[in-house]
Amino acid sequence: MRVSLKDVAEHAGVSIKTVSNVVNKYQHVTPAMRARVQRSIDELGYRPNLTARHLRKGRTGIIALAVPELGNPYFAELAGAVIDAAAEHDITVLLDHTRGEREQEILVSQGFRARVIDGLILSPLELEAEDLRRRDDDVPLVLLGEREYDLPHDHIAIDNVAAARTAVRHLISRGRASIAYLGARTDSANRPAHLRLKGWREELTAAGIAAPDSLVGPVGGWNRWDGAKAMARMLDAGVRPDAVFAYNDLVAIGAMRVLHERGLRVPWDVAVVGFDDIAEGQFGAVTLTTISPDKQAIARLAVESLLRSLAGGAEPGGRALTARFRLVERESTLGRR
Amino acid sequence: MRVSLKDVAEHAGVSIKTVSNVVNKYQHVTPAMRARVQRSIDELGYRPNLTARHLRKGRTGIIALAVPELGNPYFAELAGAVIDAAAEHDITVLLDHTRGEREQEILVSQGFRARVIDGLILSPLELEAEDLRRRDDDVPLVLLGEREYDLPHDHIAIDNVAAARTAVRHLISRGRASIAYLGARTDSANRPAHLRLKGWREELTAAGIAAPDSLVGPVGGWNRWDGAKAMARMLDAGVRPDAVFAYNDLVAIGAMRVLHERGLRVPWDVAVVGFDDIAEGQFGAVTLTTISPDKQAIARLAVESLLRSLAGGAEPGGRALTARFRLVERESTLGRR
DNA sequence: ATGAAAGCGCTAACAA
DNA sequence: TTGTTAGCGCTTTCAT
Repeated sequence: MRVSLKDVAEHAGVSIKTVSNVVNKYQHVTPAMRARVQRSIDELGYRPNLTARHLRKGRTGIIALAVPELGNPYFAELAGAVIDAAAEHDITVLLDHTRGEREQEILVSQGFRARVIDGLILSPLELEAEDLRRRDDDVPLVLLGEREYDLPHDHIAIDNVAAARTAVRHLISRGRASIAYLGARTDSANRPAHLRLKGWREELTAAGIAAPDSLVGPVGGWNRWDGAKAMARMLDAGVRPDAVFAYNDLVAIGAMRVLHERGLRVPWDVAVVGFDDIAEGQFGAVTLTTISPDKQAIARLAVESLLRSLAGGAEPGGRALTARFRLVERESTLGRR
Repeated sequence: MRVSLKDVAEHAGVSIKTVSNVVNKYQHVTPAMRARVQRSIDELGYRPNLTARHLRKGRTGIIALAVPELGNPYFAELAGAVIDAAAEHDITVLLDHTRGEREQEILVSQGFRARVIDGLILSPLELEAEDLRRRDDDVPLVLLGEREYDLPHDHIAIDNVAAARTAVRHLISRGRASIAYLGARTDSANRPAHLRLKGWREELTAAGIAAPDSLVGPVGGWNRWDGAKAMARMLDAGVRPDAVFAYNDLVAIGAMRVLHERGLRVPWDVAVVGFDDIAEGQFGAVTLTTISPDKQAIARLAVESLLRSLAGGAEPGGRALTARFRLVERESTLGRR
């Protein structure tokens, strides 16, 4: 069995409390005593039992991060950022993925997957406001991403509409006139992709360019294959845009593959802009212009927001925190000035 | 404050033990009593405190997975697989990354980042056997990946030498004669990439093809940029292979980008084989032929191995468990039959 | 079938 | 400055 405070205390011939004081770096311990206890600690190889400490303190020092899919580099990179941000506060991160399924998201939000956490950062896709309203878990929750709920939980995102408009504006400035949006979800107005679609429409309208439905490509998901299928479907329908703004980089990459297969050259025939700035976009035959959200900022805001809830305890939250983004220009929108 | 067993017991007018029996689905409880207690549980919204349960049982139900970099899709995908495999056993996964730094790997192996775990799955890069030998942590440890240590910890990997030979054999069968290896680490013979380098050399030798050092490209890391730099360096040195076997897909993708920039066409001028089978390799202008390790199997073996150590307690382990791999042929090695 | 009570390892209030 | 003790919420003998 592992050595406990008691073992150390006996070994050093002092009380448990004294050992605890040394372990917790309590100020008022004589150097001699500290040294003596420390020797016993080293000798016995004592390591504090965090479970016990946490039971006592009511905190575990663990937060959970639940994202749709770790296979999506954006979320993987974001997870890395959250782990780092949490580490700065001596907090460890328990990672979970929901596959973007509503059921899974509900389970996670209820804490059924991990009931040992101080707080939860959730990036929902399908979750509905009612699911959250029904939630009877007192664990602080912070929401991430494009979905917006009118609920007492802090929410962190970039300004998706503004970002989408920036992307579309960039395409317009490059002389593109027929700009498609790839990644709409038609099933619900409240779904993600909604805001980016809105930004696309707004910017086109502002520029006096038509935004017909034929240029809106629906997808079944937000992975490379979905992007490929959506692009193929649009081309098969006889629609031939000279630019594509994709919901995210993965969709953009899938679309670029199909364009390549059809002999359409990026950026000459079709310019492409993605969203997320995943590392993958910096490589390939054609590097990808994209909207780059400040992932570090998002991670930091999320962790700090959670910490705030933990400390404050009382106030409900419900703040909307915004991280910055920028447009990163690469090869996929070069040329054809 | 949260409701505890005691609250429920008082509310239902029974003893704590009875409530505990109901919560834990103990057999010998009268249906009437069960219903009565259940009603109180529902009414008060009781949720068991896992920390307390774990303190009592000595287990937390959490294992940690530490990989070098979540930004590497291979590890992200593997992490997803581990989370799923663990979920089947009602175990949650705490994720950590080490950046492949020895110091971080030591810390993690010592459990300094997360001292609430039942077991640890570690994918080391720089960690040395002595670091592990010095480790004074009784938490079961399972090792993942190419590094091999002669230590009492289970180790899970694919047969890296055989996999590398398969890749090289494939290139030879495609008529390639000057096959480079990209991703050597020259600093130590024990480092990862060693086995794959060995397989490259063995297969070439077996086929009666020279394996000069000029065809071995050293890298500083195993990301896309490292691959790009290594490829550029080799070409700058006047070496012009007609095939490249890369340490992993990321290195291969970086190399392909440089080949593209230099006007060398893949696969016509240079064929490329990667390692890991990350989703990214299925897209891009040229899809990537690669060695595909069975990630699900690796994850399952790792989790089960850990569970075994937890149950058995006693026996030291030290088993070498091997998962399968297969060659996935894509465009990067097509043509030039 | 149900209850009483000890104790997992730790922290914190209080005492000395 | 150091020691004593109660108790965090739970499981688990041992009684009843």
